[in-house]
This record gives sequence, structure tokens and C-alpha cells, in this order.
Amino acid sequence: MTSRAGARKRDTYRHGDLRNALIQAGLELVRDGGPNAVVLREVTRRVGVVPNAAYRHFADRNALLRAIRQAALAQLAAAMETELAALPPADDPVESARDRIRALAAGYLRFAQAEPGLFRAAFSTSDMTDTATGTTTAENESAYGPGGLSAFQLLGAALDDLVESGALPAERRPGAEYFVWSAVHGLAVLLIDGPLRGLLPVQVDEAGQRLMDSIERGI
Amino acid sequence: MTSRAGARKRDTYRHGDLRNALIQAGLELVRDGGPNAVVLREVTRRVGVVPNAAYRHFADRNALLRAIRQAALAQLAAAMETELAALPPADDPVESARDRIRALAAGYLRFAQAEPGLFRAAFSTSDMTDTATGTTTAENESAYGPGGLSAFQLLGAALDDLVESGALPAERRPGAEYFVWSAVHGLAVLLIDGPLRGLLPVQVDEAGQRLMDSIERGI
DNA sequence: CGTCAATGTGGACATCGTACACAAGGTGTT
DNA sequence: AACACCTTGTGTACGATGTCCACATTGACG
Repeated sequence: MTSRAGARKRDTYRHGDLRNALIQAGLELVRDGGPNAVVLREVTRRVGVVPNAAYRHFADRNALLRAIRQAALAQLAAAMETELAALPPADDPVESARDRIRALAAGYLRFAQAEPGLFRAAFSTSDMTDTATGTTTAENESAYGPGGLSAFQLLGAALDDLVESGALPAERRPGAEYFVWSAVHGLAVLLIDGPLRGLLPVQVDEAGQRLMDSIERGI
Repeated sequence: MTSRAGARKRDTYRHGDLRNALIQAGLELVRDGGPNAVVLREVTRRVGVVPNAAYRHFADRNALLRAIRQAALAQLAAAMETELAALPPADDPVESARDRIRALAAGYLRFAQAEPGLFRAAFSTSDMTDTATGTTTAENESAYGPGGLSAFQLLGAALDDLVESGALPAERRPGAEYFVWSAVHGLAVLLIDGPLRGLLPVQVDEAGQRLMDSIERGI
């Protein structure tokens, strides 16, 4: 009654799974509203718990945000894996490796556009490195998808296959993921935040194709 | 006395240039602390004015932030122009055009690393598009450097020269800036925010070189 | 010199993150 | 079964923030 949205009154004094519930509610907030829509009081409100309860599971709002970011990264990786899985089997190993890279890139871009809030959250740091503390929160930076690989690792594996199939000279392999990831990530960011925001879906597709062609040439 | 940092007590009742002063103070805050270090009250404090005074020049905190972002974008463009100007004159027009693109990219990356706060602010939107209002603040998205060109336009011009010099087939020109910008922007973001943060300066240079090589191949 | 629009001030309010002390409820020992 | 203890949630409180409203000060223009 008193609570606004889906905040059922719990009958037990203990919640049982508060930590996860908070992350889940946070993800909902982040989904439409980006990282700084995660306001601690609102998160706890949704779970039906008093604000301070969150402090039993997270040091502060930033810690909660980090956990949410981790979850968002995992969803990214999952989306990319899904795209991989949907790929029809190809006989030519070279073709196959190329297709996988394109699929990963497409999954990345699609996720960014389908879930800009999650995507922004996944790569937001504005709050974690607090101004020259230098700590940079060097924790495990990557969150893994169902397959156990992070987005970055997925890309790395695909590039390895590209080398193995003979399509990419081994001496070009080192650092290749930096280039590919940079290009894809850059387009994603420019599309949802930057000056390319507001492009028509057709143009977005064109830009995506153009980008992937250039990536293939440039690797 | 009462004010903490550099907040001189003004003798005139009117400030005379409050709007600019606020933007300037905001830039200082953004410089170490990123976009959400721009706290309206702190900004006005630094200028030596009461918080509400800002509302005579900006509709709200977001409007101030937009102005600051514009200024940061201008500084980015300026940094790129500087890099261009420092380029030794080349006789071969093809070489020259390539050098200019590399210089622009280098300027972009250098600026991002030298002024991560400004850079983040320049491309932050988390607050301007308020959740499905759809307005996306379609104002003049670009801020111009001393030369009167935005970062994007600088790149476009360099690419035009590349075509004119014959190094780039005209049919590859359309959309080329999307690719180049994406790659450079992506690396910049990954370097200062993303998982590539914390790379050693040497590695950063390597990644930068690698990226620019790939870009040249891929354009 | 008087009026008026522009600009800055003062005070108030709701909301936020978070600290501190306390309550409720499991868990393990005896 | 009784008890102490540790974990987890509650209540209250404080300082800070963005923004609203009414008022004060000022320069420009008649």
C-alpha cells in the first residue's frame, strides 16, 4: 500500500537475498536512466527495505554501482554469445572466423542500442576513480557471460581463430583486439551518446556495415 | 575570509560576467572530477555568488553542464588544431594528408589522456537526455576551435584532402569519418575509463600506433 | 530624477548519501 | 532448553544538494 512500484511488503524480518535484490532493482533503474539514476534510497524503496539496509551488503552507493556494472557487463557478454550461437555453421574456417568477429561486433552494437542505460552503466567510471586517488579500483574488471568469457575475451578468441585459420598473419595478432574493440566501442558510444545519436536505423546499419568492412581491412 | 578557494569577494553588486565565470569555474571542477563534480553550489561558491544567482543565466544545473561541455569540446578541437599546426610541411600531398589524419588522431588521444575530466565532460550525456523524453537536446552539437571547425569537421576536412590527393578512392569517402572517429574515440574512452586504463605510457603509445596503422589500412 | 527590467540575495523545502545507536532474529555452545 | 553472539534490518539525525519563491539592488533609459 505505502510503497509505489512492486515493493511488496516482506513478511519475514530478514529479506533472505537482499544483496541480489538490490542489484536487480538497480539494474531496473539503470535500464532507463543510466548510472546516476541509481539512487540508493530508491533502490531500497523498490526492494521494500529501509535505506540503511543496503549498507549491510555494500560499503556505499559506489560499491552497489560497481556490482550493477558487473552485472551489466555480464549481460553484454551474454548478448554477444547469443549472437555467436545464432550463427549458421560455415565450412570455410576463414569465412567462419570472420563471421564470428562480425557477429560479436554486431552483438555489441545491438546491445548498446537496445539497452543504452545498461551499456552506459557497464562502462561508467566517473564515480569509481575518485579524483587522483589513483586507486582506480583494480578489481576484476570483467564480468562473464554464460560461457564464462568476458566481452573482451570473446573477441580475443575470435581473433585467435582468425590467425589459426590463416586469414591473419600472426605478427599482426598482438594488439589486434585493442583496435577492433576500440572501433566497435567507439561507434557504440558515438551512436548512443555522441553526435551520431539520432541517426536513422538505416543509417545506423550502414555505419555499422561500413565500420565492420573497415575493421576487416584494418586488422 | 568566509570563502574557501579563490572566491574573491566582489565589490560590485553586479558581477559583470557571471555566466562566463560560472562556466570557467565549472571547467575547473570538471577538470579533476568529471561531469558530476560540477556541483552548482560549489560553482557559485567559487565565483563568490549565492547559488541562486546561477539561475539568472542557466535554466538549471543541466544547462550549465551543457555550456561546460561545449567549452570542453572547443578545447578538444583547439588541441587538435595545435597538433595540426605543429606538423612540419610535407611536399607529397598524399603523405601530407595522411600525416594530418595521424596528427588529428594523436591530438585527440593526447587530449583525452591529458585532460580526462574535460574529455569525459565533453561526451557526457547521462543527464541531458532525460529518459525517453526523446528531445535529445538537438542543439548545435559541436563546439568550435580557434579555427572555427569542430573536431568532427577537422577530421572530415583531412579526409577530403586524402581523397583529393588521390590516396583514397572517392567511393570510400562517404562514412569514412564515422569509422576513423569511432576507432580513435573508442581507444580514448577505453584508455581513460575502460579496461585499458592503467596501461603504461609505452603500451599506450604502442596501442596508439597500432590503431593508426589499422585505421590507415581500413579507411 | 523616476521607473523598470535585469541581476543578485535570503530563506525554505524535499531529497539524497550516510553515520550512529538500537531491535530482531538466526546460530552455535553448553 | 537456555543463553550469548553475530548478522541483518530499523529509526533517527545531519550535512549537502538542486531548486522555488519573495525581496533587494542596480544600471539603463525615459
